[in-house]
Amino acid sequence: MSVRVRIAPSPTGSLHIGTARTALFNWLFARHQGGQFILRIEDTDQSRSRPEFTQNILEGLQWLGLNWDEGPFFQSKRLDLYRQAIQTLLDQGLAYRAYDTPEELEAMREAQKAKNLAPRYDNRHRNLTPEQQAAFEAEGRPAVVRFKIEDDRVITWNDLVRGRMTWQASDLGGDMVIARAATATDIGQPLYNLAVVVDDQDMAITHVIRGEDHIANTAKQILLYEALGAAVPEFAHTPLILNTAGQKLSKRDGVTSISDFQQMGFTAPALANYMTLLGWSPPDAEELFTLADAAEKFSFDRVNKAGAKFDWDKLDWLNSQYLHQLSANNLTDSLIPYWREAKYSFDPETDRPWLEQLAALVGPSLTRLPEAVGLSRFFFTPTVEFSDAAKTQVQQAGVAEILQAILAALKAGESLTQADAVKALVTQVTKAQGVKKGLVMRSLRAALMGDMQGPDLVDSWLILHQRGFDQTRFEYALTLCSE
RNA sequence: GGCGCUGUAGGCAAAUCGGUAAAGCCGUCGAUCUUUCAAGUCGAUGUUUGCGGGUUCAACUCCCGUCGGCGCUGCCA
Repeated sequence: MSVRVRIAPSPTGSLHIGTARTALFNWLFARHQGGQFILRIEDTDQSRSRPEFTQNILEGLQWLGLNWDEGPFFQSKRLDLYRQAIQTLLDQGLAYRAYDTPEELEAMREAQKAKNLAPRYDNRHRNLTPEQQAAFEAEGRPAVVRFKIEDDRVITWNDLVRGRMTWQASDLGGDMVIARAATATDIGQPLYNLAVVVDDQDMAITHVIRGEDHIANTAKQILLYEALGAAVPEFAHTPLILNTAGQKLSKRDGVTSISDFQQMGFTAPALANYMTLLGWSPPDAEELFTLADAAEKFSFDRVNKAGAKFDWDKLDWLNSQYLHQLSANNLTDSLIPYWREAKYSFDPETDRPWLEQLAALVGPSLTRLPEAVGLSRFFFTPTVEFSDAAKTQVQQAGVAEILQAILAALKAGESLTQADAVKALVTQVTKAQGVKKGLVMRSLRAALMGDMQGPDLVDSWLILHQRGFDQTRFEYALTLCSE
């Protein structure tokens, strides 16, 4: 039987990195096995689900390159299916209606807590007499549907990541609610655990791959599979992604949704690469890989059991590796939106070659895309602010003469289209002025960039020259020399 | 409180059936290259596998205990 896996996000927020990592492992496993990867939106909780979150989730998965083979399916459109299943359980006596009010349940838990007992439903409405039921109905009390959990059951499964797992049914908290409250003749909104099982069965899911925070649900769900007469799939519980403090990464930690990472200037391949490393290690030592590469090597016996702490340094390093590899062409495409947003003046069409040179110049210094804004700022403007260090440099003895000589050459029509031409000019001026080359270079840097550090000087000059900005900079620098 | 999972250097981690440890990567530090910064290259740095017992010729790997971390414990998913 071919492998069928799914990612089942709930649209109650934007695509969380934990969900995305789960999606990623599902995807990797599916691709490795030549199976199907299915997308299902779990929006049974109508009050918390939002279409814009669904949109965000879909876009995030696509951006990361996690293409799905079927779906998206929406649970909200499959409610009848769940209700049928619930009805069947009811008919078979495997589930029953419970009329407890929230207040009664609360009181029950308080009492248990006071006695230092684990809070659990005490199954008090499991064996109601027809008279008792009628009485509750006459009172107008709504009923939830509870699925019977026999305390003496022991649930075990062979987890693909964790090995043999055992769970005592008595630790599951009593008979579980599978449908929200509704009038006693109706079936209320189906709940998560029930819907998941019905869907996974209906969609013929063979492997349920999800975060370890679902381990307890797995025990409950296995009971439901059995009650519904369905084949129990394989399970794989992946480690959680932890924050620096070692807790499950949550919204409170700030940046956690994929769109946030995208906005911060991480590239999709780098993020995906990093997420793969969170809990999985490649059989070889190669840590830079594409999703396709990882899919070839992926297996659950190399998935770690302990939670993985999120490491910004390593993500940054990985992202920089990807950025450095990018061709000038691709990098330019990625950078144009940022330059635009910074309101730099350029024409993406006619300035294209110039922009690509700039991208190539700035690229090796980038860790995240937005850094290009600051790094390339002064290439877009005729003049530039001088730092104190640059000012001091320009005011050193002999610098004015050097700049004069260069400016004269430029005005004489010196054409700087090649690095060689720039170097030749520098050498020529150095000799003519009888100074050290270092002095010339540092002065040029100060005059052209208004700062003592930055990208390669020769290339920077060539780029500025094309816009005629070198002359304006030299002229301005000369006014500072005598200040 | 209960139940479950988990614990290898600052972080991610490797180490087929127990075989005598910390591969690799990030970080940090240094050197080198260079007109500067970054990148690159080269090198250095960190350990007795949470702790204590036990089994064994041999334990990170098995057993017991203990401590810590996390997760779950909802008419959320």
